[in-house]
Amino acid sequence: MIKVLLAEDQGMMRGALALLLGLEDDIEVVAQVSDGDDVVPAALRARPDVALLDIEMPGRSGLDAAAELRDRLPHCRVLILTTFGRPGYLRRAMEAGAYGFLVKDGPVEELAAAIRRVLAGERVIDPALAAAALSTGPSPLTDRERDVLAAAADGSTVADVAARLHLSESTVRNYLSSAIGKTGTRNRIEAARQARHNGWL
Amino acid sequence: MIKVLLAEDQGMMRGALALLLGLEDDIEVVAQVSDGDDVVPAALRARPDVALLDIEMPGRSGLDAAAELRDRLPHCRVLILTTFGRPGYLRRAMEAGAYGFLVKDGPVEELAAAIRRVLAGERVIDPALAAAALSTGPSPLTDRERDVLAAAADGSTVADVAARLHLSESTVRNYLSSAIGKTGTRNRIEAARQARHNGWL
DNA sequence: GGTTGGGCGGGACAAATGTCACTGGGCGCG
DNA sequence: CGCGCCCAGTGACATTTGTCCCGCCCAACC
Repeated sequence: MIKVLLAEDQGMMRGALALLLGLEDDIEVVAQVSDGDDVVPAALRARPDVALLDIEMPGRSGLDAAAELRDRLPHCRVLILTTFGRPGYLRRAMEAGAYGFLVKDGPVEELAAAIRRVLAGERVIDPALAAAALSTGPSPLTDRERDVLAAAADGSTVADVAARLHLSESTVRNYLSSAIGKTGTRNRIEAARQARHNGWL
Repeated sequence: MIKVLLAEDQGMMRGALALLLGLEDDIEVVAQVSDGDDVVPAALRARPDVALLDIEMPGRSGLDAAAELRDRLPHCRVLILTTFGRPGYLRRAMEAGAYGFLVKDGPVEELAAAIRRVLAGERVIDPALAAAALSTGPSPLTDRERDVLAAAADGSTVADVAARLHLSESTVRNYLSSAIGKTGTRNRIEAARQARHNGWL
């Protein structure tokens, strides 16, 4: 019996997946959480063989949770399941020690199959997505550029960002300018969109 | 047997829901589509009793599809199922003749129950959401303000928007300014976020 | 028939934004 | 050690953006 932990914030999706996986006779959902911060505690309690993690969740992201799981529960295989096949997400998932990366676009049948393959030690990655991740390359943004861009993406002014990050306004402007340059865009909005699209935020 | 049409672009979600509804012994999924433009043709072919529509889809939105379904297939009850409980979405769903409005956050059990209740002529709406929709009020934006804001939301410059909408730059600026004023925000980015959050776009 | 309100545009102006050049400090690396 | 890179900041500057005037046309409505 394969013990699975399911982390997904959308109630209906989580319920449906749990029900679905429960129908497989070699799979058992031993824990369900809807918050990224609950992943590790729940895993320590339930000791799953496979952790199925969404990336976008309240609390910490599935990627962060994956990294912590690798350290705290090494035998547990992590399978990332996400809405967005962003190149940077895949890259970060691999760096966090994930064994598989599925997008929610695919057919449901893939899911149980992926769980079995991951448990067998195989890596499960959409080839097209892997190619995109390699061709896009790693993020060209430095840590601070990423921070500043992320902080400015919601419509905050330069002054807001400067205050939030304890930087001077000039510095913030410089980082934004350089991020805009590196993303090949024309302003902070496009830069943020681009970075988000590539999973660089 | 209740015949259901399922419109949802995310493959895994659609598959899971279809499987789930298929388990109910009085429900049968007679059509599945992943594109908003396919809803009406599929409905005309399959003649469902209930149409379960996502809002955000490729092609036309679930709200537009709902409006057309009401005209073309009046006996078919529309149930909107969406990720985002935006007040404006609910309002527009009601105007489009929907009988129910569910958010994907809720438990799966709600779904089958909602389908049966909608078919019985009941309205299914989350009370908290209804209250929010009423307290937020209808969109204060005029049609043009909405168009301009939507066109500017992706990082386009004023010149871009003016060219795309065949307006002068002054006009675009004026509309943006007035949209910013009406949303009580400080710039176009916040205005767009706010409008999107309320379902005004 | 007059008034109102929306669509459309112009001009002027202050503020925010993006760019550039230049200065340092720290840190890793050949 | 020198070199490059990232971090942090400064000052100046052109451009863009947001605001507040103003005007005209047209349709709806009292």
